[in-house]
Amino acid sequence: MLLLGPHNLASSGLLVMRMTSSERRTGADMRERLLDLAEDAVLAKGFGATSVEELAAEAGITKNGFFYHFPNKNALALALLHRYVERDDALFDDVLARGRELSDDPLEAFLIALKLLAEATADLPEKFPGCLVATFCYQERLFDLEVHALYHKIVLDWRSRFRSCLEAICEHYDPREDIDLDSVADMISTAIEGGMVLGRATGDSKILPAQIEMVRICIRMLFR
Amino acid sequence: MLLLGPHNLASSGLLVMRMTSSERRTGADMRERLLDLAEDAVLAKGFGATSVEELAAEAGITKNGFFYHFPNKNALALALLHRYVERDDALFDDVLARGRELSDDPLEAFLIALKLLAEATADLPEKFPGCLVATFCYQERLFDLEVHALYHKIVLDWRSRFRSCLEAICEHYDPREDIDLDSVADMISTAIEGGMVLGRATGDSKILPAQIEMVRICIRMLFR
DNA sequence: TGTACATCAGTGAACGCGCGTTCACTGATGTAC
DNA sequence: TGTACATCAGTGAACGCGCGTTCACTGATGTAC
Repeated sequence: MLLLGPHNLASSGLLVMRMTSSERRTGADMRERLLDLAEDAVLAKGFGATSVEELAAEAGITKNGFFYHFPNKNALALALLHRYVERDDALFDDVLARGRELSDDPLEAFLIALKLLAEATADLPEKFPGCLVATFCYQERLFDLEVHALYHKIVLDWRSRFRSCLEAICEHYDPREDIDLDSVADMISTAIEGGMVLGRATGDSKILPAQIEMVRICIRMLFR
Repeated sequence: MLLLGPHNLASSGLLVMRMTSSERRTGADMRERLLDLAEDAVLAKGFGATSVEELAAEAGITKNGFFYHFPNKNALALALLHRYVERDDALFDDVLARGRELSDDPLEAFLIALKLLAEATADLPEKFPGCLVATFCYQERLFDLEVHALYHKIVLDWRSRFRSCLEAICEHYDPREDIDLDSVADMISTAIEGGMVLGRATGDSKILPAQIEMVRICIRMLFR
């Protein structure tokens, strides 16, 4: 569930620029650049409407240069998703670890992590963050089984990640309502995915952080 | 926010079949049929990857027959969205009215409406319901200003619809937490949009109703 | 009732362009001996 | 240090196909008088 898109690692533009002038530009740089361009384009127009030719042109190589880096267009989709989930995992690991640093209580730690997540989405330089999993599953027909399996797994990983936090909370607190822990875990993913759709549709970048804040309030009410 | 897709009004397939054999088939029928086919295709592949030719072929006319019904492809997008919001409004009007019929208390009425909504999404014949607003705003570059303005308005209408229910509730109940009513209203849209993304990504049709049930629980906790 | 005309719901052919993919080739750099 | 070869990161031309859109035309039905 994204959040930072291609911009969070100070990659893309600037980094590549710097390398062309002084250091050597490797194949991995160009590949990364193609992925950056592809991610932006896919989130703005969809995978079907994003052409190999256009990505190559923007990267400054010919269309056939693209096929040196990816055997075909589906491989691009897979690579995009792999890179996406890595960054996403890193962000979640980050805020959850920070939460645990700041409180020994599992509930407080989780509430802090959600706060940090909301703040991270509020500070994004881009106006409309989007999630590759969301676009991809609204264009399922375009992809092969490997891609389907990957984004399926990604969503279940989100669930189990948040669920393990909730289980730790349950050892100290009884939930006020009779709830299914998987559904509570899914609420976080839902808030992010749904908040992104509403944010994009309205052009209001405050909706996503506000929705994350709402799940935070709900979880606090549920356990405290 | 969708829910029923092209299937809820017993339109598409069966109705058209019946008409070709006994009654007259009018232009409006074919137009509706094209919209049904387009909605399914767009939710499965995206707008950019859905071709006019393919829709016409599936409807049994030539590609140029399509252009009799729609001046161009963008007009198709607009018509899809207009039809969608009408059905969607009808569904929300329905469950909210039914809730008010079953209870005089605004909170109870709203909780009943959310329950009905969750049940309606659980009973869908299709496995993976999707929302046109969600696909469209993940492919914004493909559409003109008129389409952008429409889905922008749709989301704000959802908000004001739910907000007016919440305001009625606030006259009788004090919320337990200090919350922004717009954000609470957006939670319902968020749960539906997010629940659909998770449901589609995992292939689990129980996620969407479960997420609607979760907002219901949260709103109950908040006011009761 | 007959006829002229209008409208509806399309057909058929053609347009220029862009698509993903394949092929044979290349010039710069790295490595072995 | 020189040279042969390998690898990397592409280029350039060509492929067949499908795309959205336009044009002139048509056959069935509806309407006016």
